[in-house]
Amino acid sequence: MKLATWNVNSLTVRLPHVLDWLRDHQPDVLCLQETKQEDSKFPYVALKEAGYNAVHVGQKTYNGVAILSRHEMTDVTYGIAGSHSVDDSDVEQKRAISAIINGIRVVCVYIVNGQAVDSDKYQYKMRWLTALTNWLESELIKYPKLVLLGDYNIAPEDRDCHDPAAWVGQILVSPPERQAFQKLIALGLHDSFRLFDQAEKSFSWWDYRMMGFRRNFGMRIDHILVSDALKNSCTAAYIDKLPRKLERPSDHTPVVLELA
DNA sequence: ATGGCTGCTTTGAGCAGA
Repeated sequence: MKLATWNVNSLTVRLPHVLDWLRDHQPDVLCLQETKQEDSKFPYVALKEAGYNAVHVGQKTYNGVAILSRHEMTDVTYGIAGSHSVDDSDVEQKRAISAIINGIRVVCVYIVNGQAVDSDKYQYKMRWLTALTNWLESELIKYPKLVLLGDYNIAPEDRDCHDPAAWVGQILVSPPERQAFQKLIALGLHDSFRLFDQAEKSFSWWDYRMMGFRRNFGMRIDHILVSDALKNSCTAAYIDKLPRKLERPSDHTPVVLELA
């Protein structure tokens, strides 16, 4: 089973890239973030023609998450459920969607960016991460086989940042963000990318500015975490950099996990 | 050097992303 995650930075613009990637890679599951579309604009028909069922929760301009699957999806959940939700504003920010696929709980998230460590958005990011962690703790009891895929907006370690010295204390790498990532790990989740040997300076996002991609000035902020029950089933994990080289690319590129 | 791109928005300067 092949699962992937990709922040497409507007599905309206990137749909051709997504369809090409589905055709070339034939994943069982592809999680998307930043669709930036209301549900009425979501391309259900084009994806169905490509062989994929889809569930989506979106909004205009910002956020928006989707799960595409070649298999049946059940138990679809929108957002961080029930009493674990962040606050009233979370109702408006479409950042999480989940489904059961082939007996696995697939959770797709677009974690808050946070903008700057001294901002209100950063405070919201930390609250959102706490709510996500609390919710996942109960999800894992119900669904021991769980995969958490998405744009985390956190580079977990210095080796996930192109220039750690220049970024010390900044957004994406600040100690509280990294501690929040470790709290997810402490639930019994594993960073699937690090279960395998990887090239140094492997990243999933590069700034559009300053020729970031060509100079490999990037960050690894898109992740696929797997629960204990799935750890031994992982057979490969990698980043596909090719879509970042396309005309009018997303600034993120797909991250992939293969399960036996 | 706090900009640099890109996408979006009651169309055009400003926000947000990371």
